[in-house]
Amino acid sequence: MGRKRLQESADGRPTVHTVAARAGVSIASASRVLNGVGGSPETIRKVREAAAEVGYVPNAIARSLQSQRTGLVALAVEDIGNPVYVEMMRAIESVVAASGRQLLVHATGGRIDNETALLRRLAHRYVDGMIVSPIRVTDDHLAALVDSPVPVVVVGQLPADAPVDNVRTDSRTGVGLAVDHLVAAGRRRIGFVNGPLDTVPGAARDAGFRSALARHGIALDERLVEIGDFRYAAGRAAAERLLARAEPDALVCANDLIAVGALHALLAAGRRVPDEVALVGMDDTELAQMTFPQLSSVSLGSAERGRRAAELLLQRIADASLPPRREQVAPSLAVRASSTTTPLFVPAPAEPAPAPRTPEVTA
Amino acid sequence: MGRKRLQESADGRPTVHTVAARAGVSIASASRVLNGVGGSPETIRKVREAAAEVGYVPNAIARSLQSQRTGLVALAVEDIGNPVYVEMMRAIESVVAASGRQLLVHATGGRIDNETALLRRLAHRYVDGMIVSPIRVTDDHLAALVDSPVPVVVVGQLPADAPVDNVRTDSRTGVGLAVDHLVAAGRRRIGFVNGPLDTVPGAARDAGFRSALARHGIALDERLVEIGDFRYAAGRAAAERLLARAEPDALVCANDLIAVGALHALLAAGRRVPDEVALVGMDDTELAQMTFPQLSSVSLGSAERGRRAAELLLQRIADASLPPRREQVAPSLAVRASSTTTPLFVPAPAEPAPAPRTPEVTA
DNA sequence: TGCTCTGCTGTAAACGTTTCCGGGAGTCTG
DNA sequence: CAGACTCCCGGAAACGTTTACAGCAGAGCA
Repeated sequence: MGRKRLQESADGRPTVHTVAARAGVSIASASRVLNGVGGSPETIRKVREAAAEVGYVPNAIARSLQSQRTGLVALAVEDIGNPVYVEMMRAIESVVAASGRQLLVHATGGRIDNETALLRRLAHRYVDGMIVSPIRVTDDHLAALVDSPVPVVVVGQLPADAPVDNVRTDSRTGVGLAVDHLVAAGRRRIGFVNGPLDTVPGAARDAGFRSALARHGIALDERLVEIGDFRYAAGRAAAERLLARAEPDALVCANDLIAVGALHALLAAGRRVPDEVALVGMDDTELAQMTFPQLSSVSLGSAERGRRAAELLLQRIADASLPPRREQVAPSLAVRASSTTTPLFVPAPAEPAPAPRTPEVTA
Repeated sequence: MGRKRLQESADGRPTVHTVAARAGVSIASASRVLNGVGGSPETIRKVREAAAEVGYVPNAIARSLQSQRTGLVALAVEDIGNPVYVEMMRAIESVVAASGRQLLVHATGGRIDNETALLRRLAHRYVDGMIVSPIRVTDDHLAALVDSPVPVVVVGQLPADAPVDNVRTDSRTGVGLAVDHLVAAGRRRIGFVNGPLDTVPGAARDAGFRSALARHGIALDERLVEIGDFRYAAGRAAAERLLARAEPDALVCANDLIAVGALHALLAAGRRVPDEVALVGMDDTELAQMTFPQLSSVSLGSAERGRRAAELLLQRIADASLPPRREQVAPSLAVRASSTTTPLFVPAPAEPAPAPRTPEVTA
């Protein structure tokens, strides 16, 4: 009985003790063989055999306690249904996997307490580090970030003096690119469908929109500005409200999900896109190329930001004494059919029938 | 020196020893107070103060080693960019969160070795259990599932005798629903855009399509069947190939991403949807309602499957001795504008203009 | 043959926590 | 006032692993 307790774990699974006893060696030797370091040929054989016989699988928790590392990295984002995070995640994944670690994703649902709780719980050593992309940042939250027990990298805006590794973009300028493009195309009644103003990206985009209009000397008609959240349904509803009271000749949307919502609001209202209303989204996700007509969109370099964040994180894991760093990714505009009267979209050659140059969305 | 080593962790962070020493109590008392069990008012005060002063945060790894549980549950899916998994994930998340645990998501990218490696690594006790939705199942894989060290629930088809908790749907029948619907609407040249046949869902859908046509006495024209993978781009390309050589009056697609790809292939080729070609997707994700026209789609109850899988998992975590269980969720068809000549799609009331009762999809 | 050096091996300590158990102080009851 | 009972406390043993250290056998060399 006593021997049994010593040799297998509480739930009856074999431990290194079980293997060692069965192989007739000490646990030290067993551990060494299992880790592929040292051991005579004979010992190696015996331990390997014993391990296979009992179906030994190491307990990663115990190993982590000893080695002080788990080999796991976490990514916390607000809405995993937003393709921008999918792209970011893929970029992070490839960097993290290359370092022999695994990536875990956690969706916070935008509930800030959730996110803070995550930091307080998950970061208590379950992971070697984490990447967070918060859309709201409170003082509390910031405090949790600053004295996190594990390295943290933030993707997104942060107060200038926050001593936290940070990869950001300039979405203010990004919105400006969209407005510049539309103004250059002759649009003047430019509307804006945004997410909540109490979020960091929402506020930045709002500021960007206003300053861009001012720069062009266009007076802002408040009826052309509408707010929902950052998802499809709210974007569509917001666009519908906007269309019910104003006649824009262009719409800038705070992200691609909103833009798709706006596109459908426009189509349902019988507006032709881009002829009557031009449309520009933001984030330039794969979704932008999945609409018809395809969506012009401001790229905020989400994959690039993800890649850089992952690299910063790995560096910090390797050397905790690094000073806090900050990197910036410049926005750029991808012009597609939704905002050009001579669309760039070329239908794939399908039938011998003369492919129409103008998309048929509203045919 | 020796005292220091005893009181704080290797990287200099406070441990329960630090707190205990500072409060002048034993580590047992400190631990009890920290866990909110027992302790005199005076002890509680001292420990709380000491903990706050040194900024103590418990090491979850050490706690897990002792308690044999981590409070984490993992979900492994192939492609996190597929909205069907997003819906499943949301459903799982809410069940898991209600039990006080956290959900971690891992994208396997469909690489089967990756998935097996995940089981072998992550499941080595980093999580209390995991939900896996594999699209390919090899013997190796199955073996790893069966003797996983932690409870596993599989979402998807599995060999009948596999002793693993399993939540499945009947996508064969699901495809049948789509075909029935199209046949009833008078369509006869029904095409099919599928994913790879060496995947479990791909094979099931293929079988479902063939048997449904046979049931209706329609001879299958192989030129109307095309295969890509389960994502948008491949779906679009596959649909383009199909359209280049055949003239379907309807298309069934193996999932919604493929369907959106097919929709754009159709629009780009100048086909009117649904007038000339009706379209039915599969999974009934939110994406189906984000297209224009909105997409008819066969629901495979992904949220329901996720919910049930989470419940099975929690039950098994609570009682490992339960016999393997198997649950099934019935498919159903959501009919929308993409497959009905008198579309169900009603534009949201936007302008005072008399809202047309017949939607403008094809106006 | 005697010495050093090399290469394995086993003992035991650590990682940071929870928890069993025994002891001591205080309170209530008879 | 004695005894039983309650409550709180501290020591120490777990949880399963890695690893520093010391011992020991054998090989090579003088």
